[in-house]
Amino acid sequence: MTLSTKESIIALAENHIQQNGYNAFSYHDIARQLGVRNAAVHYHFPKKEDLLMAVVEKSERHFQNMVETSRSNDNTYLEKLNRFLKIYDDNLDRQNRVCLVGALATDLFTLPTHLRPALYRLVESMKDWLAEVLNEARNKGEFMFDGSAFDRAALICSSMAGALQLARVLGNKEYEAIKSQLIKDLTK
Amino acid sequence: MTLSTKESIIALAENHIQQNGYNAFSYHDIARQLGVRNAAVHYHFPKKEDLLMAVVEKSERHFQNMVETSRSNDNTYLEKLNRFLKIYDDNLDRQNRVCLVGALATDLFTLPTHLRPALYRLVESMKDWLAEVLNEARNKGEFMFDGSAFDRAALICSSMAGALQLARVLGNKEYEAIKSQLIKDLTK
DNA sequence: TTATATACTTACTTATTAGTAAGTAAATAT
DNA sequence: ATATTTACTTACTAATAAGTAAGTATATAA
Repeated sequence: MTLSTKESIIALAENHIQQNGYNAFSYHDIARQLGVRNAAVHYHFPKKEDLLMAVVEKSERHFQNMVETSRSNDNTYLEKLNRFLKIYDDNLDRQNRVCLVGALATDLFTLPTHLRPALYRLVESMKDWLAEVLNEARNKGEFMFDGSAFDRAALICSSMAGALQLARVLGNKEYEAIKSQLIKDLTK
Repeated sequence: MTLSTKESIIALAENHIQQNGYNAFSYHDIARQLGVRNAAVHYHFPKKEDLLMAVVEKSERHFQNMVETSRSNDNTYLEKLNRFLKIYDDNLDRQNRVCLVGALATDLFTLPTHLRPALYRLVESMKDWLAEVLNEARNKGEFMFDGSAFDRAALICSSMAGALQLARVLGNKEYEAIKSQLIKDLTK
């Protein structure tokens, strides 16, 4: 699985954004890590916002891949939930990355406005999928919770985003504690 | 309540950090808003990290004030909880600021390392106070929840931090939904 | 074989950044 | 009355930022 230069640039940018935010990396950083010159990055992504859009689109594809994998592999709703939460686990494991949505939400007002619809679509699709899982799981008696499935999905998304951030300050044990509380609230 | 130049600088920096992050504002931005020159800001805070430290310290004082006010005014644990949550409400009302901890956690690895202990102290003191409230409330039968009060406190802190971020993308209704789910989980 | 598209390079511009040095006017202390 | 501290100013530096223009080597297409 060797990446093209273009794919490598996207992967490096994604990493920078989730490590330090959109405003804390430069084309020079990417170029240095890749062993090319500044202008090579501009060749593939003329403006920084083009690169950002590519990162968001990659994340959309990544999430849709998870959805497909879950559809064809997971039998229980807990398995589906855990596959969703694994996205956050993977970020934690990769040097305490925060989730893309959390990182970009903090920087949101500094981003070109035409990026917001893409980010909105990403968050909505995550929330919608999770709400559907929660709703069906409750109907089948596998999960239990009060209130709407959409609100519960929003709570889980925001808790996990916040947990990755809190883990940076208080340590990874805090992340595990939050995650297990969330699951406990659904299954007990 | 007219602020000194120094206090104004701190307030403006706090606002910038919670609006756009630490790496998206400059001394020039502050100076322009204040109607002074760049070097005037450096006079009060020689390095940017000095200004950041002052912002964190202000937040520590602000939280301690809330604790004192709560101690002498709130009779129920729900009142204490709501006073805590009001900190987040106030950020939402101020042009969708995210919480300071959430903003700085995202930028954490770009900050001077000596700032981390101060941030750690702030988060710990918030979590500890909230855990104590939750624990006593559960002992008195006012709240109900599973697991340790510390883990539940961590969940609430991360959920609220995440809720402010999600609200930027999905709208403020989402924030209210998340918050009421959190309260419902404690009181039902 | 020749033309063209791809994937870069070197070299540059313009803007912005944090930070400093030296000067000044006004308030305060001696 | 004089000295000193406070709160700035102007004027600057060195570094870094995004972005562009023009050139080049290689692969591909006509």
